[in-house]
Amino acid sequence: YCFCKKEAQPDNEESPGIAEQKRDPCRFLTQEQVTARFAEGLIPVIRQRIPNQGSTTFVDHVYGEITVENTQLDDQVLLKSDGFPTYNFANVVDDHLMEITHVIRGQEYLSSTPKYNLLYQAFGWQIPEYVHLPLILREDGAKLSKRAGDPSFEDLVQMGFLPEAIVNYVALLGWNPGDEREIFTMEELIEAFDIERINKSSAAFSLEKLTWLNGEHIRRLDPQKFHELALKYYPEGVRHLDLEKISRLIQIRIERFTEIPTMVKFLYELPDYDAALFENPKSKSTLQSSREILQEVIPLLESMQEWTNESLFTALKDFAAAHGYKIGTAMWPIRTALSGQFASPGGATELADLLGKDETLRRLKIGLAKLQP
RNA sequence: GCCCCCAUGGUCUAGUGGUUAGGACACAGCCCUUUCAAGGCUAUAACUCGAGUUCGAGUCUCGAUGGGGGCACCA
Repeated sequence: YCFCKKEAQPDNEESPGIAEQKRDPCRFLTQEQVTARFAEGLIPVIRQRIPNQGSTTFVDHVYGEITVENTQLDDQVLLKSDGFPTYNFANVVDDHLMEITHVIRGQEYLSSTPKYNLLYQAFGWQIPEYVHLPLILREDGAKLSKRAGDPSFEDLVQMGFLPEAIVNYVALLGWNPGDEREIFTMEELIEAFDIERINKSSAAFSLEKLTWLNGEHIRRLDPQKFHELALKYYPEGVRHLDLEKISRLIQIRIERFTEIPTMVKFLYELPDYDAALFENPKSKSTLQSSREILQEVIPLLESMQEWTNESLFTALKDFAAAHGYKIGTAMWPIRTALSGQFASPGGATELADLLGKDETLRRLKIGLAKLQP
């Protein structure tokens, strides 16, 4: 029993209260003294008496042998004055009752594990095996915590990450398979994972690398599966188009599902772009070449019977060859006029196929108009 | 303040006494290419410091420094 007053919360700065509280002043109260205090109407807590000497040692599967001097341990409260057990006490009892054999938890519990063990010993219970895991830090080195606004697993899913990619990434934080593989399916991870290869130092969480890994997982997705997952990200404006075709085009280009809406926006809303976009040194495109090409290509496309990616590509390739253009030079103004963007998911003919003949011709004419002197 | 843990490029890591210190992300360049991605190639970049032990230390020992965590009638 301990009848001491509740200690005031330790001050933020120096907190001498901690050191002084190690040993409970009430630990040697006699039966009479206890009875007397009850008679005064005092309400006690129950503390565990920790030996004043010796040390407590245990072996962790990751960190090896850990020893803490008993003098470092508080006479910890087991039952609070309201009669409820403390977390630590309840935890030990609960784990024992549930016949827990292995405790796997964060490294922050490493130095308090001895006091759990002392409790197990006091009850004569079997001490479980311990596996303490290195902590995950933020990139600035601070501890990752939801209170500080760091994302949870669910948040990451919300942000467009695949659960298996998140698990894959986190597994790599403090563990490696011993070879140079990094990308794992759940099954492969289960197969390869081994507690023995967990390392001891904490790791910084890199959203950048998770993003890359997520992209790898997305690309490896079965196209049909990808399409199903992508479906809910497609905005209303794009739903009249062939969504499966769009899915095939964007699967290899996105790293997060949340990129989809902005990536496909141009399909239903042609951006207001500048004619300068038609100039591109890499494809040897100039304003003039672009104008000439659009002028000739529009009637050519108007006469097309079969409107598919393949037929369009063949026709345009022949067109380029006939006029002495590089394919890139011929395609650039078309792609640009169709997307209104410097970059797009899919090339000229893929976009034409997707948009359909009418919309393609409409956009090409808009582009040509921008190029008229 | 006391105690515990950790320490290889900016980040994640391989490495268990002898290596040109390997890989990945990011960055830069090149190739490929109907744009962008993806893919391929190349480049830049690391053993925290100081003493030992040893013929020889990233690797073993000790110390320092740095970082993280824990020290509640909270869970």
